[in-house]
Amino acid sequence: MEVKLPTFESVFSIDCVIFGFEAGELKILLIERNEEPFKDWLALPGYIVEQDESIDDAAERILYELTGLRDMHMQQFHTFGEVNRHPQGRVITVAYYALIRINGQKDLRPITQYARKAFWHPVNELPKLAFDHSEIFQTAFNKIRRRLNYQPIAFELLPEKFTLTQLQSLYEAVLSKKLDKRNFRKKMLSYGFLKELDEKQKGVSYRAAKLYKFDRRKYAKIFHNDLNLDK
Amino acid sequence: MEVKLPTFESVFSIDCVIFGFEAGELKILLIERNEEPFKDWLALPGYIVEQDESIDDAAERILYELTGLRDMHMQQFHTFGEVNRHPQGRVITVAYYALIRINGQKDLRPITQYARKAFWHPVNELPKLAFDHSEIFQTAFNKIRRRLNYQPIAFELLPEKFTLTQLQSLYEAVLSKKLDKRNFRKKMLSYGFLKELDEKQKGVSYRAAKLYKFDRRKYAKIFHNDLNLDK
DNA sequence: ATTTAATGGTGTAATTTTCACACACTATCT
DNA sequence: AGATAGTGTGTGAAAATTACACCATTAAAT
Repeated sequence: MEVKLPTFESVFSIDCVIFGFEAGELKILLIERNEEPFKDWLALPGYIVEQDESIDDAAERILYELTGLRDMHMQQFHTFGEVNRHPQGRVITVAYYALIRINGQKDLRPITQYARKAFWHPVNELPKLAFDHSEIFQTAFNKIRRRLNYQPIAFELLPEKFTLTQLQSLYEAVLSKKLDKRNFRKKMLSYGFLKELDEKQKGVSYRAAKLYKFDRRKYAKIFHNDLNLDK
Repeated sequence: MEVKLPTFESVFSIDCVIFGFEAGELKILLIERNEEPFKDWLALPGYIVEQDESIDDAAERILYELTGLRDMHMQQFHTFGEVNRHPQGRVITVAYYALIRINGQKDLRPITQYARKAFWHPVNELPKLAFDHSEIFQTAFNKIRRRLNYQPIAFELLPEKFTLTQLQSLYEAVLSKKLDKRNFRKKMLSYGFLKELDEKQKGVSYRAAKLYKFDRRKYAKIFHNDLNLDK
């Protein structure tokens, strides 16, 4: 492939903000860096894009190499391009987020030596992160808080079968405010995209709650038709 | 500055989708290319980011060089990173949009030879554009249609003083649907961020309408407080 | 002076959505 | 048998949304 374009030595990278929900708390995935700069700091999983991969593919690969997680279906949300973001040169970073079920994915094992380990950390009380990663996290968090209200992202964080109380506590954690139980249930059920199962919760020492599933087909029928323009 | 990062020859560029509103139609700014590839094609204004400028600064500079427009306050909205977007090599592009008042900015004069000319074109009936610019446009258009409902972007497209009918026809053009006049007015005025002026429209051959101004301070007071999370 | 064409400007009732609010039921544990 | 902890349900008030039609004003044309 002939390259005739004016260029400068530039580096593209990807950073990933991976949200999970566990024990009533919203968490994100962090790595402990094993390389300079910011050696030993905590950081978002991120690395450099290769020449022959799209940025979407790069995001999947990089997340896998740093955490062992695959096929996370990430969404690009912002690109950070200030001149002095990186102490060693000009780096422009496309940031992605994903929402995943923590319980389904227990083994976090970095494949490269670049990360010493990967682990979940609650989004409240986050420490200072390497580079401008605190800002990147904050931008991601704002995005998903907005999107929670008009996109079915909550269900990506919950197990496939969940109770309405779990769903509500997820909303409360993300929005950081209390919601009314009766109104919440009424509204969620009124949408018609939750499928009530015959099963109940197990292993709880109190009355077991009904389990529900998110019905993606019905959701698409109800909302994707009118392109979501109205709400 | 020492550069120790692994790199590959990569190119960053910016493309701009500049919306304007004129004669009841939504338009965007296109250039006629004067260079290969896609010589003589219509394209979005766009060019390559320099090493010592942030991507936001680059967007302002590039738009200026290709169209003569300055200080447009653009918003980044998506980054396009497929491997084969550009026939001459790997190019990753951060796309920006802006909404501007066409009438205030009549003189479109490309500064560089790279664009033969720049002009406004209605968004309906757009021709095929160079590169993947049709897709970039479509993504931008979808974004602003969503945002129209929860951000005060309409006022950036109108002259400083405008009538409610102009405002409504802008909404109708962007959303491509008819709205009810009474309900529209009632709702807009109920927000409380439109300031009624003592002036009236001039030079029309029918009853002159009252002019209004968008009051940014009041808007901020009303909406920015609660971070816009609810709507 | 009158007519015409074009747009400005206004109110009400029905419907839907949102919000606030409290208690009885069920399963388990001791 | 009682304590505990969470499940599950309904109603009324207030607010927001929707549907809907006519007269007023102005400049231009006759």
